[in-house]
Amino acid sequence: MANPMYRQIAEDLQGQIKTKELRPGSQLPTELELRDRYSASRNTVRDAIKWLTNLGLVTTRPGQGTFVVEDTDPFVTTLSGDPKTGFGGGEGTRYRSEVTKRNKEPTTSPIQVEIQEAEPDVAQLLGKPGGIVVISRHEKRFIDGKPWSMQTSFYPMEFLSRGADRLSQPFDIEEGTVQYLANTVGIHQVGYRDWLVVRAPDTPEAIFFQLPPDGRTSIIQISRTAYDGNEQPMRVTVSVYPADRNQLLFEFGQVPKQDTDRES
Amino acid sequence: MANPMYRQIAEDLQGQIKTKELRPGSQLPTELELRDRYSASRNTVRDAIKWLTNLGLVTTRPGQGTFVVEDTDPFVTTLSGDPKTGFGGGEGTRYRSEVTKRNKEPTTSPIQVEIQEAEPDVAQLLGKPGGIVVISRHEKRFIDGKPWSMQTSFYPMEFLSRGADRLSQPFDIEEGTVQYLANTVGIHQVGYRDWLVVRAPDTPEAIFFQLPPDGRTSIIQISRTAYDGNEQPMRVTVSVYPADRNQLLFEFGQVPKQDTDRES
DNA sequence: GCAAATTTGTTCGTATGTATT
DNA sequence: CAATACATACGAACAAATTTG
Repeated sequence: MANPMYRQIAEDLQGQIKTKELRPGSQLPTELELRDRYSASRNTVRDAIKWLTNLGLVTTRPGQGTFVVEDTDPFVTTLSGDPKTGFGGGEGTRYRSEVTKRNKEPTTSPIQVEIQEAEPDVAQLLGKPGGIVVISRHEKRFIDGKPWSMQTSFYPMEFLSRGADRLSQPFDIEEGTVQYLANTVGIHQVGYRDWLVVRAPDTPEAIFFQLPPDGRTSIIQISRTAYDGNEQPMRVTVSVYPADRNQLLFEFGQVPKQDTDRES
Repeated sequence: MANPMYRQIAEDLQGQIKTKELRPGSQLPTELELRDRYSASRNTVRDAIKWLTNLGLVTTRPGQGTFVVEDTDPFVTTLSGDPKTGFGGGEGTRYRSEVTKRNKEPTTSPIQVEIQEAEPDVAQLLGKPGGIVVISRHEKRFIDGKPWSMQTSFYPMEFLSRGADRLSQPFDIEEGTVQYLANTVGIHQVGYRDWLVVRAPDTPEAIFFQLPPDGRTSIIQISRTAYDGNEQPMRVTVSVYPADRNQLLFEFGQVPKQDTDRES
């Protein structure tokens, strides 16, 4: 009896969810019913539900009720690939082929291009701690119309004057930016480093991904710094994924083809 | 006035935290003081504090007060490496060298060895969806005495009878398990796939990592499946890291040496 | 070492607002 | 419009953890 009552109620409900006595998607008894069932006050029942909400087991909908969350089929993204070619770009092609395999409808927003002073983070990764002006190319991604990830790539401004003018145009670069930069600027990507952080969403992210505004759902942020043959950073790509619907794969060396389905 | 009062109070405090008016580590006014300051009830003030707690901005300590969370110096782990050698093992050596670089005191628990039926997840990754008996080697890791990560490696039972008997002994395999398996069983690792999931901690994890029991802090789980030259899985290593104090790096191709310090 | 004061945690009751059916 | 269900807000009392005198 060490636990407070609202925890005991929460644990009881949690057990019913685990044993599927309360199925995913089904509605819990209303707060008033639970109040009678557990001989507690409505506020105490609400504390129990709040606990389960924070654990990500249930969601509440005003005017409707409290529901057991559905298991969402996670989207699996493979982030490695040949460091010298296509996917290193992190834009476009690989993303589409990954998704279509799984019977989903991928779409992307138009590419939004801006010229800006780089954030300190990005400037640091680009090897210019003092600051640097960059071209940023931003893209939003959807699957079956639902927001799935956001990505922004940052390129040094000088790439423009050196001939890579398509970087400043809001259109997809079909052959991949790695290939494009090799052809136009003569800079060849030879490797990259991914830096992975899990953090709370900021407000724009919470809005775009339709996350609950309380920061319960984490964001996986991957900052990919690509390097050329002179060990100089040539691009930083920041991708963010809501952690509740995404899983990531990294492959090294010889690995058999993916058996595309698995469960958690 | 769209926002409820507790949100307005939370936003006001959030602003003070952002501008360092309330410094990291410092104590917020008590609930009673905030109640007077905002002309609200204590419960409403508590709702505001709960909101900030969920955002990870403050923590409450019974009997003491509410405090702005300190920025913790995150531990950065590099998870890639030569797919054929040392670190592929994921045990021991690489971990130590990574940590000592950063002036910390890494320690590990004794290795705990068990023979068990593999969990469905693990069996699936090992290519035996029907189930398989495995040797599991479990290890807990600390930095400066604080819990930092846990890791369990699973090897097919048959490796024992084929000569790799040290797998069943609760001692570090200094030369690395990859090398050891190559020498004893003649199985050579040629690559691996990391599968990354972010999820809520389970109870043992919450206890070991001293996480708040409400599941607010996520766990980063990486399941590494290592493959031999015949495209057969030879090992699965599951590592878990609390997301609030860990960042991960993955490197591909040619990448310059890490500039070991950075900030978020 | 103990008692008092302080501070957060739990639980109840009640009233009213807002979203949905 | 009415009924239902969750959301917000207030007030009150006691419990538990911690610090202070």
